[in-house]
Amino acid sequence: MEELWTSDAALTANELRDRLVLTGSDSGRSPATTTVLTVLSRLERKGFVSRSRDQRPHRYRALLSRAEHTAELMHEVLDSSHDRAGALARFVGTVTAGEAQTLRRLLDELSARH
Amino acid sequence: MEELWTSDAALTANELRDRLVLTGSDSGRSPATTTVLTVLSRLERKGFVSRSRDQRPHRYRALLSRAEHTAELMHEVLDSSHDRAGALARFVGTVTAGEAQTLRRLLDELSARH
DNA sequence: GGATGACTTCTACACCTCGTAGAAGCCTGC
DNA sequence: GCAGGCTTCTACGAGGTGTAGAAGTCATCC
Repeated sequence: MEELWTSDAALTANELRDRLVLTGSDSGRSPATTTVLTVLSRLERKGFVSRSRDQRPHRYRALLSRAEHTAELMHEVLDSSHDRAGALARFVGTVTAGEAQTLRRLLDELSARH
Repeated sequence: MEELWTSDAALTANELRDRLVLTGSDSGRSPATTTVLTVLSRLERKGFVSRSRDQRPHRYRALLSRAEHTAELMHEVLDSSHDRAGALARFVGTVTAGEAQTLRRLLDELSARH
């Protein structure tokens, strides 16, 4: 469902439908336009998507990029923990060496920006 | 549902039930034992809980601590991203100063252990 | 100024998970 | 052998998600 946002920027329902391909038994066909609209409405209700109602073929845009959304989810998970520090420790303890490197660099940049 | 693991170590269904208190409209009563068992069975099926079937009142134990579980979830979220570095960057960019501190310390400990 | 066709909303269904629990089956000690 | 506790089976309602048909709206073209 969220995978609609591999293609970023504001799209109409039909443009989006053409970009989508159903997986599974139904070979490679696209979903019905109404399906896309239903999903978009639900996403809008949940605040994941904005829609411009002024132009007639409404245009939809993701409010958060995929990366931002992922980060958001990670924070939610972390917030649901009663032991943030403990959870963070477990998390850091299981990242790959490369990712530890990335984290270190990010933290350095963060403090460089104050 | 997961909150069963505030009380850690192996418990029987009834011990667990006594530790639980329903929230919401039904004042402070405990759920039925069968409810607890159903939930435990489902958790076992999903691999979150182990059960010792040899003793008769079966005993259940969490396979992961709460913190480990949270870290696990964070990794899953991160893995679902197609841009791990980007997601990590957004994540780090929005932690509190204190948490940045914690992260730095954790990374230092990590590299100290090689 | 009404018809046509595109676009949107409404409604719906099937399936899943989760919280809850009654009913029925099983096992062990007396 | 059976009573009572323990476990499994079955079930229901609520809420989320993927899917889409039917019905409504709206601008445009003749």
